[in-house]
Amino acid sequence: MRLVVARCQVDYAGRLTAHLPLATRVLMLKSDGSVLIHSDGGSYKPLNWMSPPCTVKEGVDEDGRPEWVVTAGKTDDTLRILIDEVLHDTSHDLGVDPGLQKDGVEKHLQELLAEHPATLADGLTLVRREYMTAIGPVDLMCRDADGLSVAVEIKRRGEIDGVEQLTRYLDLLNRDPALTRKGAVRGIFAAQEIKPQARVLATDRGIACALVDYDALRGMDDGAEHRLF
Amino acid sequence: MRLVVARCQVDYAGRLTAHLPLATRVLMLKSDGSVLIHSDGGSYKPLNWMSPPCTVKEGVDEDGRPEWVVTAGKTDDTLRILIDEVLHDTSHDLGVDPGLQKDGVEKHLQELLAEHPATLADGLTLVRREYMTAIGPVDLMCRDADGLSVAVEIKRRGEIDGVEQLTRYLDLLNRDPALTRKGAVRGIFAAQEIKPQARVLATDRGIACALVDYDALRGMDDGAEHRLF
DNA sequence: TACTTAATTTCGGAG
DNA sequence: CTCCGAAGTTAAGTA
Repeated sequence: MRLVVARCQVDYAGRLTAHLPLATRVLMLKSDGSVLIHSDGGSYKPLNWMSPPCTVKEGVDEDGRPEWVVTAGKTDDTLRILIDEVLHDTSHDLGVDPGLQKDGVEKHLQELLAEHPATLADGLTLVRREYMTAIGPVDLMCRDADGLSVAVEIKRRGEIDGVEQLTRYLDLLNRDPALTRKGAVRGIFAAQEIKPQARVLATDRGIACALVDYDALRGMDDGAEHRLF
Repeated sequence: MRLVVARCQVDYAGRLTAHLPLATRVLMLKSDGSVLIHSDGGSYKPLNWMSPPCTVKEGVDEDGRPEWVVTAGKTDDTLRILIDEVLHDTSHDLGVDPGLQKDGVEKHLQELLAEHPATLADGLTLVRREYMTAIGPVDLMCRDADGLSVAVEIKRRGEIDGVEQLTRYLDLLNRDPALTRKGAVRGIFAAQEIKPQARVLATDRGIACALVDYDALRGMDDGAEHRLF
């Protein structure tokens, strides 16, 4: 890992064309050849970058000024960094990182709802998780108190394409006589957060929306098996 | 901008829970309080981070070891960095960055197709760009040689949700007697790249697919007004 | 390897 | 300010 602070200009040509005017920035050169160009602001996304695999070649431009050219391995993406002045340049051996351990993503939400389906609608019981259909798995297939089938689509953030996805499942499921014997399959769209447009579309399609409280769900549980660390 | 290389452990609690075991990493502390934790690999995304607005507080943990606690301004997100050993620590004044100039994104694709609609289908002429409907704007509204209306949805990468979007527009447009007088409104799904699943769904819905060659389109043009720099 | 889906997505623009 | 859609999305899991 090499850290450089330099006044520089940057030009990228690849999936798009982009240009950074002359300014002072941090250049992070990783050992796999990838380069990140950061300013002192914004979020974690660099102003410009090159993803691995790629190689950095230090040379000079037509005017003899130092220029670093980063080329991608497979595509013809190119990143040109014209160096005006180097203010800092150090290298560090970091070794291999053990990586990030996560807990609390959609998969865990699905696990918890599978254990407590009644929080979605009174009397709901689980039939099967990841119920397979020809176009993909339904997150939860349940049955309500009247014995009607209920398909549940779970999202962390409920947006319009999640409703579309559930609609496709329902269209398919409602062609199955074994599921619709007592009536049409209902849909429940469950998410920690539901966007207004998604809610409108769901209502329009006769799909119920359920806001999920992750912390409350975890509280209902003994809480042991979902903690990874 | 402060650059620190340190052996550290990291714990994040907020929208999810995450943990980084002890290892050597680069900590980038920006002047807006945000913190990025990078390893020597991966792409531009840090292993862990805290987005601004947030504040860093340097203190010690219960065992007296240095610990940096980053807290978010509004939410209760917290990032704890337990410092085992500092290997490098420098600060740099970068100033404000003039920002990135881009060229070649979806907006430019739409501009070019609006100027050359016949590349999508023979005899196609433009009626209006960003044709407003109750559920949002249709990218291009055109008319074919027979005077039939054609709705065009443009994507850089054509995926299934783009086809769904165009389907919604068509459903709506086909309820408008003014547009359907000579026949139903047709749909064209135009993209630089069309995923197989999207193509299947489009065909199933009677929507035509058009692969767009950005470079060729730019070549048909005089080429001056689309170059930003 | 290719494709699909989630993401602490981030980022920009419009209402 | 929120809401919505695009992104050089990236990254992880699966067929």
